Amino acid sequence: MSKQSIKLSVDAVVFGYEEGNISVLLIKRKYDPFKGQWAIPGGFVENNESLEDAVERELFEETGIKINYLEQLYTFGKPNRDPRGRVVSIAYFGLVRPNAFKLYASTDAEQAQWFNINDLPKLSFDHKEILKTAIERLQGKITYEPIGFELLDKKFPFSDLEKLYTTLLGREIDRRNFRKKIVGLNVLDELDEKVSKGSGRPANLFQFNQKRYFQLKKEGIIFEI
Amino acid sequence: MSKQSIKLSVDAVVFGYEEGNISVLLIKRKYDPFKGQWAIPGGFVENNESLEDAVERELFEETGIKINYLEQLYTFGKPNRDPRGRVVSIAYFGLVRPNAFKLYASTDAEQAQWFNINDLPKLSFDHKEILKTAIERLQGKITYEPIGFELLDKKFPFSDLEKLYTTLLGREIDRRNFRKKIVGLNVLDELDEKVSKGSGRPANLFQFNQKRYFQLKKEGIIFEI
DNA sequence: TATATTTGCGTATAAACTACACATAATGAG
DNA sequence: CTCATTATGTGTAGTTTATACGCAAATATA
Repeated sequence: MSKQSIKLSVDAVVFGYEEGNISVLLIKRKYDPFKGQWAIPGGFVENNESLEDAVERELFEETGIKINYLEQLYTFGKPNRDPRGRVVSIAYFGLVRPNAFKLYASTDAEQAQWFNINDLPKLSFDHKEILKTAIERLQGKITYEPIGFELLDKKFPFSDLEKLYTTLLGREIDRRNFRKKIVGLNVLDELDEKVSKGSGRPANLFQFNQKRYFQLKKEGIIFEI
Repeated sequence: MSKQSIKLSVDAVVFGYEEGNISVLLIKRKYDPFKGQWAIPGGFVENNESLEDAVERELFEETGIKINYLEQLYTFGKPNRDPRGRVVSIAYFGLVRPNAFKLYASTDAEQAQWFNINDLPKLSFDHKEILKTAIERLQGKITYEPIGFELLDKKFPFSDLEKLYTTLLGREIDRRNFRKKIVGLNVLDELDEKVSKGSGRPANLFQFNQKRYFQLKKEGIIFEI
């Protein structure tokens, strides 16, 4: 075999959820190729770091945010996906609350910004395809795994969880049945606190029971809403 | 950044099913490292071939079998998984009927052989971990996707499908309910042919209705047995 | 010809899901 | 202060889906 000259990079698709909006974190590229265009944060893997370390490092360098859990999404390796030569990229994805982070662009990025997933700019490389894959995974995920912990405040009214699901699923769900189902899963602790946002009856606050929540996630519970 | 010196390889976890046995295709390594030990077929990606082409080529070179569909499984990239230096490997997996192929070892492989997944030899590299991931994926898959087309003869009695599922799931299932469920999915065409193997009432033969079968697979139908 | 073996089918019960409406606790306008 | 408005919180009946279970039919073999 002739000498292999393939470069390896990682990309981080980070989804944010806030009050009925799903957004994704993009950076504006500082250098060519695609200088000035928007892209998914990412970069080359260093020789002695794990893939997970690489993606967390690149994400931090380019956007200033640190995520403790990024899940491997897919590896993209078409021969001509990067004009600089053969680059194979391992994409990861994660979920956060955007308001919990302050963005700071730095290395390789001129700017970092949240974009609503229904209002995306033109993307560099094959990042449109990567994003599409990530969105499909996200939508698939919520049908077989409980989701929420990563995307809601620590304490939240039930309506927040409901809104999260209607947003992610893109359709209405029955409020009463949804509540029964979630309560039945036993992943929520009801607190002795109420919150009132504007008019209407004040809502009880809930929080995730971490132990049971992560256990259920690990089991990959089937969870058809 | 200092120059990246990471090599990229692909591995193919190929599962076979035959009469109540699940097996996996392994090769005996011809060269160091791990010379003489068993390993999952695979090898380095060439500069201008896609990842899919690479994995199909390597599988063919080392075992003589050609598979038209290998699904990407996971990318393994721990810094010290290969004693030769940093090698990141993209693992794929596929399903076949072993009796439909004749094995021929060649490049890099001294021998290719099917192993029952309950009776595996010591494996090279981190291939034990790769195989574990593949088995988990396989077991997860059958709960939300119809499986069978790739693993059964073109025409088969219903009991073959049932046995396939009990084997893959590792537990008994109710014969009558299973049949009702599968028939309800509408993926099988009942043929006007019977087969008799040994004693007992001869069984009607079925075949998959390809169009509907692949449509259901694409939809990722939830399919709790 | 009787026995063993495998296929093919139906029904009753339990569990899960779906649809649906009204009382309660607050805010805000007049 | 009162009434209209808004959001929360809960129960039940009807339907669908899943589970449990037994017996007759068609062949091979002793």
